[in-house]
Amino acid sequence: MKNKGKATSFDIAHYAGVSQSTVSRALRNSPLVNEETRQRVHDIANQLNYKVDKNASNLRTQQSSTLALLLFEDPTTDESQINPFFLSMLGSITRACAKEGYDLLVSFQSSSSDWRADYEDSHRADGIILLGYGDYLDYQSRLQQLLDQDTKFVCWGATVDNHPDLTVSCDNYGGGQLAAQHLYALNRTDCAFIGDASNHSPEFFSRYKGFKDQFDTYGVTLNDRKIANAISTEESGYHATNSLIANNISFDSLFAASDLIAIGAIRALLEAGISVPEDVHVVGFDDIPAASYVSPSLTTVQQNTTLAGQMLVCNLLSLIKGEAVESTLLPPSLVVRASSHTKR
Amino acid sequence: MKNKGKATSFDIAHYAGVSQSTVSRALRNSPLVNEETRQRVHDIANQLNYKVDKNASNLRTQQSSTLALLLFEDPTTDESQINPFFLSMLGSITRACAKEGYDLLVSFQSSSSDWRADYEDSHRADGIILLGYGDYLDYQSRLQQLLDQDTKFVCWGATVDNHPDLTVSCDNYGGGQLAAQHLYALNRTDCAFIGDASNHSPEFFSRYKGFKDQFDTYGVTLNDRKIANAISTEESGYHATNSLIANNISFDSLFAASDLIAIGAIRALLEAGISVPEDVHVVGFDDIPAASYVSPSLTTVQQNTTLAGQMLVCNLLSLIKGEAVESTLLPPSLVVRASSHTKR
DNA sequence: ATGAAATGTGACACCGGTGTCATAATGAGG
DNA sequence: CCTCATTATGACACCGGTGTCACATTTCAT
Repeated sequence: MKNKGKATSFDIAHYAGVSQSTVSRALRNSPLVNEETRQRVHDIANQLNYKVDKNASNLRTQQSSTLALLLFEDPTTDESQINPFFLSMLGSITRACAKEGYDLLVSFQSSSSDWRADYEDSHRADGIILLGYGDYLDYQSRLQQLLDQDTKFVCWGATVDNHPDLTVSCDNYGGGQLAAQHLYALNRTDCAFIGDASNHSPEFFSRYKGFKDQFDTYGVTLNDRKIANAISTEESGYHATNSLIANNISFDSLFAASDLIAIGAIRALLEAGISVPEDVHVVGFDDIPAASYVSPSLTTVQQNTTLAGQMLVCNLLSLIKGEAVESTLLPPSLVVRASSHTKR
Repeated sequence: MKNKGKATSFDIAHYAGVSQSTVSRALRNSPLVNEETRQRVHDIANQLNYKVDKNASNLRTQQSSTLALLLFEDPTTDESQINPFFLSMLGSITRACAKEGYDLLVSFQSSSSDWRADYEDSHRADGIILLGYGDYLDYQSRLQQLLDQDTKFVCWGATVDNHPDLTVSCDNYGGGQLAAQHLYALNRTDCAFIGDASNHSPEFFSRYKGFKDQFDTYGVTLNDRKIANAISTEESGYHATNSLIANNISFDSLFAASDLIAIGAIRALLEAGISVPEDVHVVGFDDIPAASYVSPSLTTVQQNTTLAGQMLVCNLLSLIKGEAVESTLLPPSLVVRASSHTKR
């Protein structure tokens, strides 16, 4: 009973005195088998600690009840430091998968060379989730390949033009508007932006666009000189902010394209003797855990990662089932903390 | 060629004019096949974008080239906030797996009910990595079951008594010593400890033990009253520290069992008007990314997650291969930052 | 020339399930 | 009593590879 080799359905059939076919049916609670037999088979299976061999099962049914997650990291980011926002997404995706009875294969795509999108080809996964900052441009030809092969996949992030795939993303434009409304309400209209206002990083661009457009509706035109480019790291935010300061560019508030950038920006400001929030209000984007730890704690535009993970999984499963699915845009919300909270 | 159904080795055999057996051998670069045939088969396989069906392959070879990671979360922790330290581990484990040609199945064990250690039973994974704070006691019977079943697995964290399984862990005791040496060198001997000095959390206890023992060698006996219990969250560290303050317990330095606790402690101290590092030096444990963002930036005992991940994967693979493996203890190192850096 | 060894390939069983079809047993209706 | 529907089960092909064995062909030493 406790042999090295695991028990098979034939073993159960032997003990139960029925055929292997019946065992298979009984274990899957087919209505075709007699209740009494079903019970007996189940009991014996438990006793033998039997588990269905997924390889055999998957081979036969041609599916895997597994999803694959490809996490694209900004190649310039340090190996060990994974963007906390994506980690949060990872957690919620894992949970959503578990809830749906799917397993999750995780792969970090640290460079374009180790492209592991063959999970589906090799029948390891029924579908793929692509997670990363929307700059999938480097991978565009590969994505096209996925489409050609009729591979089921969903992307997180901004929808790029002529990118006909299914995406789930945060309403980055709306998030930018939220930040603008907040700062305007506090009478801070001389704003700097740290991020990437070019279209290289679609998410960042949308956030900036929403921010700028919202101020436009107030009749306030933001000064393009008060933009500094940064990628989503603390380090990068720190340097970008320092360059603004070094160039004597003044501002009474600062909108950062991500929390990591904002945290770096605050460090730069404080070091330069500029107080936050008194001299400069700072607003970030993402609401990573660290946003509430830093001091002053960071006002930020929150993305609902729990919901995002659920939507990604849910949409992907619909896609696999062949149902019609549309890209989803999730509403962000503003979390006000000390970095924009003028004391009175 | 671009049919819905993926190409099989039979298709290749057909086009190449050889038998399916030969195709299988050729694709695995068996020395038995003629070089010219091998090349032809490979070319055709590429052309058809053929990928070996892992289910079939795994079924036949009785292995999966997949490892499973079970991440145990502190049940009291908020759903969305995963301990950054473990996320860092997750990243390095993923990478280590990829390097070894293994896939990684990830599962969060948010409660003991959804125990997913049947990955091996169902042939989904060749081995399992258990990751969590060493308090596997709740799961002890399950672990015993794994051992009984001859399941291959490694644990991260403290080795518990009568726990004969293979573990990889940080030298928590040594890390505690490092912290003590550092504070003693700065003349801070009136230390508080926030964490869990009971044996409930083996890692935390070892850290405290090393810390205390090291001070003993200096002839300094730590006061047991200056200990406050906390689990590894910022919130918990905040409250524990507040309770010390509320009880009028004085100290000139504070050792926290984890960075999250330390960050919460700093918040509590600053709010109480106690300056860090002037009035109180603070030392954490883990070196999570946020440790360098907070202000003052946090002095901490660093665990090398990259190495830890590699060791876990490497040891597990050795175990699977049937090689003799011993539990591994990794040396921590001290990272000095502003929270214990007296300005002069 | 001949037997032995080396080389390359095909036929086929096999991994452990699932799905289909055939068949036996039981019961209802005429 | 016979027919037909219903229920429960077994036999068997099948999923797509891998490993073993047999066999044909060539190479080489005797």
